[in-house]
Amino acid sequence: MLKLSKKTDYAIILLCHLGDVDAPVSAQEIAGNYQLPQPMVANILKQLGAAGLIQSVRGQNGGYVLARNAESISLSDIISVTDNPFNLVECAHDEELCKVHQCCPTRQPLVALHRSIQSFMEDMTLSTFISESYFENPDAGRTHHETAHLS
Amino acid sequence: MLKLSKKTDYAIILLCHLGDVDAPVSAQEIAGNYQLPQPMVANILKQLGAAGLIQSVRGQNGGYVLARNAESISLSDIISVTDNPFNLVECAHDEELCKVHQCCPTRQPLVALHRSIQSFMEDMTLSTFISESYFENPDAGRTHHETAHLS
DNA sequence: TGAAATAGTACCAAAACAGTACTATATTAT
DNA sequence: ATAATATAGTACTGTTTTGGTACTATTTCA
Repeated sequence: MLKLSKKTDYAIILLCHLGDVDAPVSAQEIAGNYQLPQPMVANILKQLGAAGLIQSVRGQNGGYVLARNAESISLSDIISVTDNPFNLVECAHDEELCKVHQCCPTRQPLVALHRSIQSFMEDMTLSTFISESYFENPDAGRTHHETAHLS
Repeated sequence: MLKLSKKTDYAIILLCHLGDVDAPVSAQEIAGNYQLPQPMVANILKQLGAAGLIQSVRGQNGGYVLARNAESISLSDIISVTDNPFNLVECAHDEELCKVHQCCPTRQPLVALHRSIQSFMEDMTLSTFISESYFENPDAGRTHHETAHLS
């Protein structure tokens, strides 16, 4: 199904939270804050840490902070960690995976769609999420992104 | 996993084929032509028929033809039949589904992304696929394709 | 030393996916 | 008439993915 996984969904929430705070934030704190399952949150944070999107501080009073600034963490980066790297169709990244690319009626337009979505997800960064969040700024962003174009 | 299902992939191929031919084409014929599993093809055609995208002709020499012209069948239509209607995030259609919608930092920008992809998929019609594949494969009179395996 | 935190896995149940099978019905060629 | 070929409808199954849990080890600080 063409749907964001819960892991990705959660990851964006976690990262947005970290982007709003300076001190390290623990898995427990975030899970409690958004009423998400704590072990799930912990695992996602571990993955994000292993991927280098966030930095961990171990020990009591430890937690996580963003490893880079929010502008440089794209939705594409996040999805690559929590799902696999985005691939609308397998042959989008390697034409040779499609043994019949000479006569495949779907490849050309689907790869075009793939690239459009991909570039949109690269442009959409954590700071996009933070600045457009309903809680922070109820009316921001809507027109900006509806006028943004996939092509 | 943010990927097209095989059913959708197959459906596009089937519909493209029907868009190229006037006489009814049987499930067996298409399955043989693209070397796709016949029961799978048959089931997808049944679904597409039930959804009104194609019309069936029963009995010997029967098969399927497009129910509408290729310009009016969008990728969005197809996905709605073979997957569920596109929903990047659940709350895109119903805000109440989001248990943290009061302070959800993801809804606004994700819904914007959803709408962009949605409108792109509505603009991409069967005739887009057919004309672009013709561009890549001008040998339109062919009667045999190798196995297609996009997603 | 103990509490609180991350690190790294391994595990499990439920859902979705990909594909098959079976019965019933309609049409047509012979 | 009837056999052959086709769709209609639906139920079934094995495999993979998803969503979530659990456990052990390690680090840090009070």
